[in-house]
Amino acid sequence: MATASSHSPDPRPPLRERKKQRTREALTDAALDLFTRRGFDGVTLDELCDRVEVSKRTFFRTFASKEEVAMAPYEDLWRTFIDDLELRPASPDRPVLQALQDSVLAAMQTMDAGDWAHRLLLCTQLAGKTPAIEAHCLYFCDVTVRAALDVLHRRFSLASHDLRLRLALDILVAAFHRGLETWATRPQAATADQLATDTRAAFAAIPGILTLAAVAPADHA
Amino acid sequence: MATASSHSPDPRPPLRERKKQRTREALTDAALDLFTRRGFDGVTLDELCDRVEVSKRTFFRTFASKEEVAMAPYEDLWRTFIDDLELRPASPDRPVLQALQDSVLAAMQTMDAGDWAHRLLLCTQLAGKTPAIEAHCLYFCDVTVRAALDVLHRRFSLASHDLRLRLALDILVAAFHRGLETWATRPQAATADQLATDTRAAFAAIPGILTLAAVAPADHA
DNA sequence: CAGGCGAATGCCACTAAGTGGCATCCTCTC
DNA sequence: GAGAGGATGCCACTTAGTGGCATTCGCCTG
Repeated sequence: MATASSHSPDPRPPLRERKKQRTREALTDAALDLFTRRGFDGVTLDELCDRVEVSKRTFFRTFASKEEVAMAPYEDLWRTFIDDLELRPASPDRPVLQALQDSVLAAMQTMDAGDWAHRLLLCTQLAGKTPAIEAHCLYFCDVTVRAALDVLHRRFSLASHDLRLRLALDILVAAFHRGLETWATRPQAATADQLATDTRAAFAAIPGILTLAAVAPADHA
Repeated sequence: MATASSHSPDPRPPLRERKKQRTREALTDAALDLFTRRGFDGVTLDELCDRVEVSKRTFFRTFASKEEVAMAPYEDLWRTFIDDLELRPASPDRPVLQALQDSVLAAMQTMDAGDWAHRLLLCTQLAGKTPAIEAHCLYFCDVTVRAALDVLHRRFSLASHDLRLRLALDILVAAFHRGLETWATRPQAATADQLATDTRAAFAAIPGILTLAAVAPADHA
């Protein structure tokens, strides 16, 4: 209405796309709210769709499953990560694992708009108490790791069958999950900045896994 | 029949238990067969239950989901792993990750009876081509890792919140999965021995994840 | 501005996983 | 051999997810 005269090019995506996007956001917001208040299993899709005034059929054209809508903010992060990998300048000689950590942190920075951190907090907590969501999340990570492997292979000619590379990606994801866990269970201050800090701390723990040794049982009280 | 006279103590578990066990095995065998031949989604539980002559209600008293029956041989391995952890003598000064690898290999050795390797091969291949099964498998691993963390905490007073310990378990699982993948996609000879070999190779790749560096794009053909 | 094209949506019927309740049957024990 | 209790079967039900088709809505062209 108040925006563009008829002949100036509109920088925004066409209305159809914006509508789809709005539906998508309305669904995730309503889902996070309802799931958080009454539990994932305590809310039916019929109810969610009713709330957003959308048919169930449309829901499944937007999300592949009930789990996916709950993890949308999380999945957005990893999609951004893949995008970052595509564009990141090569840094030979630098350990791949380091570069990957940079990409994760960069992706986090990109997400930092609007209320993303808060939505991520909600879906992290939901995943923590809902096996079905957690399972979906872990599978999504698996797919993402394979996608990343593909990008690395294509852009930096890293052998995609090299076990070390795949394991580096796996440990990257695992460490990020620990960072998320720390962040989400913190009593307060689950800000985007704090998430970056917690993630860095989790990454820093990686080298220690090789040398960590058991204490003899007698060594403690 | 030919086994025990009436007053000698029976070493076998009571009949009721044996029956349950037989149903369980019949279900997994039939499931692996049907799923392998016609795909996970191409077989309904009604059909599976009909084949084994068991009610669907009984199926769900034996397995928690359709996915679980397909991964039973895999899950058995990790349960054995946990048992091994419980009994394994402490080895202070030895890196925890090493000890954990020993436990996995020991568990594999224990499983080596009957046709286990073959069943594991089938369910690994199924997981590879069925997202629902893969997701279930990854979640199961997550639960197993937490259980292992608990044992390590209780037996060796390792701090269960130590990120390094958790990450060591995560990388252990990830590496095992790579070993499994190598083993299951090998053209032939998917034997228990070969699995041990492939698993060891995957474990050996772990230290390399820290130092692996990218090759400059210009460095290749 | 008319009108049509194609994408997105809504509606309806349907399949199949998973659950609760209750009657029945089987195994163990005394 | 009789009773107690666990395991099973059967039935009805909920709900996630899908396919098909009519309808609507944004977009583009004449």
